[in-house]
Amino acid sequence: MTIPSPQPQGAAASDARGTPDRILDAAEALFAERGFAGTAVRDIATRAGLNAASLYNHFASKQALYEAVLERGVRPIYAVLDRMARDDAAPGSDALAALVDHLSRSPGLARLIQHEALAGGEHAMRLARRWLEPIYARAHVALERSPALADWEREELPLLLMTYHHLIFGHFAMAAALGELLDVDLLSPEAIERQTRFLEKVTEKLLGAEGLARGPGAGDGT
Amino acid sequence: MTIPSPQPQGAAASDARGTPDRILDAAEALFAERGFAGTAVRDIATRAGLNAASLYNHFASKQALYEAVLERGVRPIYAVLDRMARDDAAPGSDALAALVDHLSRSPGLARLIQHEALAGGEHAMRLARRWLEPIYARAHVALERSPALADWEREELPLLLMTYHHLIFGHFAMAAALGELLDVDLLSPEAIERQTRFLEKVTEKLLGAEGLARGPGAGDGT
Amino acid sequence: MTIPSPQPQGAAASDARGTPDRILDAAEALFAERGFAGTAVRDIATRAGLNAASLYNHFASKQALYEAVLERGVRPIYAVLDRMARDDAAPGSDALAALVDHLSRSPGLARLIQHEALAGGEHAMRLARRWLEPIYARAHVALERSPALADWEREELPLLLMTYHHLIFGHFAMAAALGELLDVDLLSPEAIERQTRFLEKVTEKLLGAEGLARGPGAGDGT
Amino acid sequence: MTIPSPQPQGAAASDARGTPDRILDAAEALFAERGFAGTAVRDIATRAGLNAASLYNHFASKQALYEAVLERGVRPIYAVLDRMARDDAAPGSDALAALVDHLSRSPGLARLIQHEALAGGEHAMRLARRWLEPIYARAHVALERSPALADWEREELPLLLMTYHHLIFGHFAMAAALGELLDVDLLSPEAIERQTRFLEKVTEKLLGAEGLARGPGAGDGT
DNA sequence: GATGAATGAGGATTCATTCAT
DNA sequence: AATGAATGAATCCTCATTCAT
Repeated sequence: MTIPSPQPQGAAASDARGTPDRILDAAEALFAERGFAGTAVRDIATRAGLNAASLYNHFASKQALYEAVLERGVRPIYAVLDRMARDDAAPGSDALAALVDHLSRSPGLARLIQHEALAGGEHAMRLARRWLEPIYARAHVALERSPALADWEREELPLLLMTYHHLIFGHFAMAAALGELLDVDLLSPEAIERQTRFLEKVTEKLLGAEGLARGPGAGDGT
Repeated sequence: MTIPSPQPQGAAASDARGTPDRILDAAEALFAERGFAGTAVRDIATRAGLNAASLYNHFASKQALYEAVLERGVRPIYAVLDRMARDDAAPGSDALAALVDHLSRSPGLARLIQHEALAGGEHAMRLARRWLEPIYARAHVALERSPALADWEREELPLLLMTYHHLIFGHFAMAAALGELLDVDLLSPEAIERQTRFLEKVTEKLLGAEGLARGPGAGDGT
Repeated sequence: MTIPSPQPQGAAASDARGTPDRILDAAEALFAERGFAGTAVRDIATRAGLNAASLYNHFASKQALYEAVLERGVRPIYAVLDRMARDDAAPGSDALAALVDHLSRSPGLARLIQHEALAGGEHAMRLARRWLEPIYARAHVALERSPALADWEREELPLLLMTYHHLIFGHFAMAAALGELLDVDLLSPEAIERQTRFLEKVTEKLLGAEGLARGPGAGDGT
Repeated sequence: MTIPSPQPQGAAASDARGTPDRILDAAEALFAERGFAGTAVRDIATRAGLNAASLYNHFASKQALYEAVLERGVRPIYAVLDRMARDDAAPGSDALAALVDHLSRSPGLARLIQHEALAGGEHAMRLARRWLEPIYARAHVALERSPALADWEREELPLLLMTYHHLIFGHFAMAAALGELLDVDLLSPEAIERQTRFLEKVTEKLLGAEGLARGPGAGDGT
């Protein structure tokens, strides 16, 4: 399961793509790095190779641009969540892997989302809600069967979900800084893979072998 | 184990305490809510019942104020970590409980630290480093004895530590917003207690009954 | 005596007419409403159903457009004044009636001219001068014969002329707003007619039955 | 009957008075000359001897400043109108004289009001309404007694009132420009006096010897 | 002729900071 | 220790205008 990145990974990419995309890329990077208030429109424009005024030919305001950045970044995540909610042939931890993969390739996204979350912004809140829905659904099913889940009380479910939020978004939001600090590359392909495995391991330990992710019809292969 | 809060919890507290403290309180709240760039000095001053100019009688600059806020907030955490590093009679999960308790009472602190972490600021990095040191130390010792720890590879240790960071700072940083979203009070005394228990449970599952926290000489009381 | 309006009153008029005229109409309306500085070229273009850039295919600059609007609006007024100056068979208060009629049909014109007058703009000044010339001429003649005029000193002549300016341009410039305020329609055909009669009455009272407007050879029909 | 000017007429006045007043003076002059949209805050500030930012220590916004200017200018006019409405010993044409005097000394005011009137702004409309009220009141009384007023129909009353508005505000709004054009000083003390006499004469001719202004108990002295 | 995109200049406003009182 | 006033440097955004297509 893979989330297709909108950007071609090839070199010189940011010159070949359309101006709005270049603006969105620049904005994503800067908003992620400095937050909304800390980012100057002129800096975004400059990074996109534009005069600040030109930016307004493509986005109506700084706020609108910010929302476009979030929207673009969050859409693929919604897609995963929606698929996760619908699919009977349960994606299992594939979903987590896909998310991790997406975030590792969309460098500012996790930080952006964490910024939003810290600010209590609507976007983050909406994401959080949709994050919860599909998982709650299957959690309730799984609750009746999984021996591991039996260990958790109903009031602890939100905490478990928050844990996943942190392990995914929090991790990548801080990966750059912490990696530098620890002198470890937390964003190399191997690191990504390691984090994926780590997530699986954590899931296994917290929720038992099958985990939350297995959908209703999953266990019956035998 | 308890971290003494600097603020008297009594009523009329913020009026009776000294001006610098009132400024620090106001600054902590606003920096936490809006980040450094998003916070205006005048707003801090107003919230502290002052004219913006007066604030400069107490702090040399916005930056200096910010650092004072961080410093004040982080100091007690350092204290815990240091004790954790030194004490032979290991604090065990007491340390976690103390942290949780402190953060739950110092409302903006976790958000502030997460803001710093997102910005890759020095303070957060220093905190992260000190966070790691004592734990690394005993992790290496424990590694040789704990059967649960044997499940983790050396490269996964940072991930485990980050997990704790998220579960503590990330949790409280988002507690206010998420609580409102889920219509659950994540900051009530019971919720704090629940989160503490949750942390213990997670520790148990991830690291085995004894957990990371038990120091070298701890297990042998028997 | 009638001043032919340039716009066909028929429906779909503004779509069928040429682009420059559509631009002029839009510009007249907006300049009249908001003044020169307060009007954005883009708004004019939009109102004319164009992109702002396209407007520059028809007018060299905002200033040039403004002048074209004034020129178009003022030309018929010059025509009346010139006729008034030349004609021996004096148009009498017909001239006033024609002006009133013209202004009532060219909705922004009076406001536009008042804007110009307030700004001390060239166009308004030129208009004022031409307004004065023909009238001065016959005033001096009339002065010797009209018993009413004998009441006025030479220095009061400009004041009398200004009075007419106000009663004509000032009236229509404020008609829309004042009408709304007083909940009276000052622009209905009857209102136009009433204003015309009012002007005649005022003229009669101020200047005697014959008024300023009668040319030198006019009174002697008998 | 005199309206006291707020400004000391002495030299160096504008340096000695308070900053807000200096700003108001500068703003009145520029708004009058260029209209609201055409006036740059920086120009106002400069003319008041300030940095543009400093201006915001005294007025919350350009709009607020504009309204303060109008308010200050219009207040004395309201005062005249109110007195005119209340006083039994009718001010008669004294009121007009006072207005003329005030406007001739407050150089931008008339233009400012005409700008407002052209824009259909609230302030001008409120002024217009209050302008009408006291006059309407006594007009209805006078209507029954004055032989001259009998010449006017009820629907013509607003037109008469507008005439006065034009002769007062319109006159001074255009006096500067027209004076220059005609090479006549319309603002010299003699010119002011002449305009006052002109107004009286017009009143006499339009409304009879007693005029609109005589209040109910006025005619009966003898 | 029409348009999307680009831009330099400027415009209102905010901000951190200073200083005299 | 507090404040009102002042200010240079930004910041977001608008505008008139140009140009390639």
